[in-house]
Amino acid sequence: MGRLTDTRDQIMDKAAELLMQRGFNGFSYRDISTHLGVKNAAIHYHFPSKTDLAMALINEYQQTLRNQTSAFMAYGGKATPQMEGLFMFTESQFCMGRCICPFGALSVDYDDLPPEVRGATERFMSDSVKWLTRVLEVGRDQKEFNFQGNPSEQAVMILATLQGARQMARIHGKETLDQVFHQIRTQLGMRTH
Amino acid sequence: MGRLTDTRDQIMDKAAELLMQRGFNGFSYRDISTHLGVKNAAIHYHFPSKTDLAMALINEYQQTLRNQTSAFMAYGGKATPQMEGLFMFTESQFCMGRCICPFGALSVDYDDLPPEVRGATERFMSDSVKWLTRVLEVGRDQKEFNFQGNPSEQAVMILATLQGARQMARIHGKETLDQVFHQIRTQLGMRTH
DNA sequence: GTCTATATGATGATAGAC
DNA sequence: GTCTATCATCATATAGAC
Repeated sequence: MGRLTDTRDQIMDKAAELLMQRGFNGFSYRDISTHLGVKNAAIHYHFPSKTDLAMALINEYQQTLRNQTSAFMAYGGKATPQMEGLFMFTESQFCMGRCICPFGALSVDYDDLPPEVRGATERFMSDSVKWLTRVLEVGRDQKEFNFQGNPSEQAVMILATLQGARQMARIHGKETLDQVFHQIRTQLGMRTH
Repeated sequence: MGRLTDTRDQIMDKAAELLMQRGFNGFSYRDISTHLGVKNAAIHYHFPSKTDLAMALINEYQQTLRNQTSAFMAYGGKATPQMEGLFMFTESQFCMGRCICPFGALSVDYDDLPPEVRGATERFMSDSVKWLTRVLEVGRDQKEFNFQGNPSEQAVMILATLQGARQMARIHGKETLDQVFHQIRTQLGMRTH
């Protein structure tokens, strides 16, 4: 399954980590190759250009998102576990050293990104907003949530908040994340048990 | 005043723009020097190392923040204009092409920053949180705002939201900013007239 | 203050041997 | 698939002339 047997998977894994730690222009092929104990050219064999690597990373994120949310998007279910899952995912990524949300990393380097990477980033973000909008709609319909304003705007705001919070947490510590989760729960009228 | 007469000021101005467009590691002395029509070494005369440049930029941001908020911090006043001023500032910066909040830019490159720059970033962010916390406290006391939870957490959340929103807006357009402003006003119980 | 010239090292990328 | 070797380009930074 996710055994990271071959070099390609190991490259993807390390590249994902580096992207979330230093941004797209903040890491090099050398960072990856020395970590794997191989040479520069070996990375280029699997991903001829850095653009190829970026595309593979973004496509993987999108696939993961779709796998994890497709059941909810198709058949619905409880909204609360979806929100709490998002919080848990955000926190666990942060604690793994994957501090910066990929959107955040890519948006800072946006000027330097090749057009195809920009397009993929945009689609990935659209998917995320659609999923969270659906979660908020379902949650409100089922009286799990109680918030003002429209679900789509609320979804955009929550994603923006989490993206910013991950960055602030890097500077001011993990408590920032917990504070923000708590505040979002309050504003959605979620029971904090 | 702000006439940008000498080279030093022009360097600072362009560097601020580049920082907010491409992040700290996303621009070089060459980008600045060619824009000013001078040579590489001229920039190094004014700012021997890039660390010096970063420190000057952050100190300038902090000074600006303090100048613009000191009256409120000392004597109080209406909270609503402070919040609306923050929104207007955020939007005008974005429209000037200064897409990314300096915090956001610096937090992505955090691993590469020299310790003194990290410290300055941290202090700058603390100042911002303190100011906004005060605004929220005053706003709630004077019945301008009506929100749940504690002002300090709310302040952290709003700053995180604006930081994330600026980055998302770069990818999904300025409407993102407007949506987020609207949502924050709603959650603070501000009259949207 | 700004210039020319240069040092030093990292970067993304390629050609060709094994 | 991975290696050695190499490339052109760019980065930050410095020395010394004007």
